This record gives sequence, C-alpha cells and structure tokens, in this order.
Amino acid sequence: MGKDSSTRPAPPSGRRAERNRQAIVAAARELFTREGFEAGMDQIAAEAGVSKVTVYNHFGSKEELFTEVVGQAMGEAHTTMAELAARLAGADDVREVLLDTARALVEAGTDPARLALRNLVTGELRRFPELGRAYQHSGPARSAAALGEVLTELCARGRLDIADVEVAVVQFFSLTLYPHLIAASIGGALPADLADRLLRDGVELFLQRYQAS
Amino acid sequence: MGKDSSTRPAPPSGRRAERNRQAIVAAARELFTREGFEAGMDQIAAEAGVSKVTVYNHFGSKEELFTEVVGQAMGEAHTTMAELAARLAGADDVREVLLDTARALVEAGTDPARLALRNLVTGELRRFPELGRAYQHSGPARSAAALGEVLTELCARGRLDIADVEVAVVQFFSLTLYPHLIAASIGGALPADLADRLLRDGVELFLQRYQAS
DNA sequence: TTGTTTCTGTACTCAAGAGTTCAGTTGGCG
DNA sequence: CGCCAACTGAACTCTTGAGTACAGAAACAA
Repeated sequence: MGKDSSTRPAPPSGRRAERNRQAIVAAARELFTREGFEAGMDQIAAEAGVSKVTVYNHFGSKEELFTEVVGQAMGEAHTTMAELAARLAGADDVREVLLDTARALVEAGTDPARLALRNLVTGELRRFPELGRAYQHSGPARSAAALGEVLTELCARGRLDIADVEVAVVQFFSLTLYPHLIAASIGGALPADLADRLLRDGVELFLQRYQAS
Repeated sequence: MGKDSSTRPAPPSGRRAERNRQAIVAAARELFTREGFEAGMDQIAAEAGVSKVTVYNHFGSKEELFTEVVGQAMGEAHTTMAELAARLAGADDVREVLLDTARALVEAGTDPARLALRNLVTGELRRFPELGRAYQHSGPARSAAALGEVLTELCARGRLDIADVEVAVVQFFSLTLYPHLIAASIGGALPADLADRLLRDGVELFLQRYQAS
C-alpha cells in the first residue's frame, strides 16, 4: 500500500538522469581525490554542472556517493593486475616478463589518482569500516589471488620452484610495489634512481630464490 | 610597545601548568588515536581533567595540539629502531640476530596505537603537509639510516656482502614490516600464520642473497 | 599575606556544511 | 501536443564544533 516509509523513492532513470549520474560520480571522484572527504556537496554539484538537489536525488547521502566512487575505482584497479597476470602466464623468459610485470605494477600502483584514493580510504576508515574490507577484498586480495595462480602455473611448467606460493606472492608485492605505497602514505615518493635499482634488484632477489634450478 | 599584537601571550608556566600540559597532550594523543582528528576539544579537555580554556592557553589551536602530539610520538618511534640496530651491530650469528630484529621490528611496527597514528597522519596529510615530511624524516628515514650503518658495519666485518646498501635496507623493511603496514592501512591485519612464515622466509631470502660466502 | 598568574564553568559567537523545501522550469517519452 | 518525472535555484533549517568572553576561585610566588 502506498509508499513504504522505509524505502526511499527510486533513483531517477532516463537518458538525462543517466548522464547526470555519470557526471556526478566523475565530479565527486575528481574532488574527493583532490580535496578529500571534506569536498563539499555544493562544490561537487557545481563541478558536475548539476543542482545539489539532483545529487541528493541520485545518492541519498554523501556517504553513499563516496562509497559509489570508491567502489567504481576498485573494479578498474583489479583489471590492471588481471591483465598483467595473463601476460605473465604465457611467459617464456620468466625474468624478462617478471620485470615487465613489476614495472607495470609499480606504474599502475603509483598513479597519483589511485594513491590519493588509497590514502583517502585509509583516512576515512573510521567513518567507513566496511569500505576497508571491500577495498581489501576486491583489490589486493583478488590481485594476490591472480598472481598466485600464475605463479602456481609457472611452477607446474617447471619455470619456477616455489614451496609456499602465498608467501611468494606477498614477497613479490613487497619487493616491488610496497615501498612506493609506504612512501606515498606519508606524502613522499621514492627517488627515481632508487626506485629503479629497487625494481631490478627486487626481481633478481625473487628469481634467485624461486627460479627452477 | 606594550603587547605585540602579532605575538600571542606566552604559554603558561609553573608547576601546575606543566602538569596540565602533560595531561592535555596525553589525553589528546589518546583521543586522536582512538577517534581521529574529529575528536573534539571539549572531549580532550574533559579527558585531561582540565577546562577547555586551559587547553587554548597552552596550545593556540587544535592544529597546534595535534602537531605536538604527533611530534612527540615520533621521537619514541625511532628509539626502538635505534636499539634494535645497536643489538644487531655486535652480532655473531647474523641469521639469529636478524630474525630477532625482524621480529622486534614487526612487533613494534604493528602496535595498534602506532598504526593508528600512522594512518591518522596519512589521512590528515592534506591538512598538515609539513607533518608528512617531519614524520618521514624523524621516523623512517632515521631508522633506515641506522639500519644502513649496521649493515655496512656487518659488511666490513665480513658477515655480509652487500653491493647496494640503500637497496638492501629497503628490501629488509619490505620483506618484514611493510606487508603489515599495508594491511593495516586499509584496516586489516595479516593472519598470524602467514605473518610467521613471511618473517622467517623473508630473513631467509635476505640472507640467501647477502650473506658473505 | 598579598598580588599575580593560571584555571574553572558556563554561556556565548561564528562559520561551515549537510540535507531540505518549494515554486517554477525543462527535457523527454507516448 | 501534453504529461510527468526530473531538474533548477535559492533560501532555509539544523547540527556540530572551533574558538572566545567573563567573572569568580584556586594556586603559587614573593
């Protein structure tokens, strides 16, 4: 009967509505990554070229909008790693491809927009506890799983010899990507030359341990 | 001449004032780490058992108080690493001591209060850009330098053989501490058994590469 | 003791920003 | 065309929290 008081009116639909929705999320993403969660709804609405009321028609609250933004960014993040893993799986020269993978991983992982979002999630963990878990699950965890499968595959094909794949996966991330994330988490960045040595040496270290003899 | 309009009245001095100052910083630290920068000044004053006005007599603003809290925590953080490095320097059995060092490092680095503060700094980077640099400089950078010296020393004594000490230092941190920091930065924690394998295996990996032959 | 500094408690100002209201407009679908 | 859902814009409410004012009490120093 009539309107359910616990259900808010369905979000707008239609051509225009869809356009607006996209614009809002894009604007929100832009502003959140640039100014943090402090970015104002008025500001976001303005940037999206839309009235504030429209924003609230699409997303019931700021929290909801933020969740949408972060959620959207996650899918993209994992895509990268999935592609990398695919390329790695068919490798002939493991060293070569592992180096490429590491390079691409670092490049993707140090993209300023992505880093800003990462740090944003970190900072708003208290406000969005679920978001941390979601981020973990649909980002890092899936990437780790993907890399794990590939490493297992490479073991089966006799290119690598890894006793504890779970550990090896973490080590690979640790030796390549993590130093950058750590630096970025306090607003810094690794000097280019150190980053380069770290990358080469990291892959070397990894192979020295796990390359099939 | 009288009072300089650009200079605020000197902070209170005296026995009682000192006691209060301590209490305020302690309370602020407690509340900031527990509730983030959103913790209210009223709340802090109450926790310190002091009037809000008193807080403002000692620290001109919330920003100032926050800076004081973080600054204070930094000194302590480095102390740990300095001690570890000292113990490591005189090592006979490098493997053994390296393992201990790693264990202690992880233990210290995963202390909830410290992690909370780390993540807090990450989240407030936009508000306090200097703080990131200060944190970097007086925490990680000093610790890295300390470990670097020790590794160099161990090379000189023929226990290790490291070509690029700067890289080796980062690798050591990466293989032991960083996975924990990364997990914590999105609100997670490594499963105990994985953490354990990671630690042992990390040290092994490190030694396999750098132990003098 | 006496004078000064510091502290208390309460009540206040002020600014910012989330979310709402509403009367009126516009885009798009049948 | 003609209707309705979606949108505008501007003014408005409410909450929250930083920082202040002030008059009186307590500590402390000389």
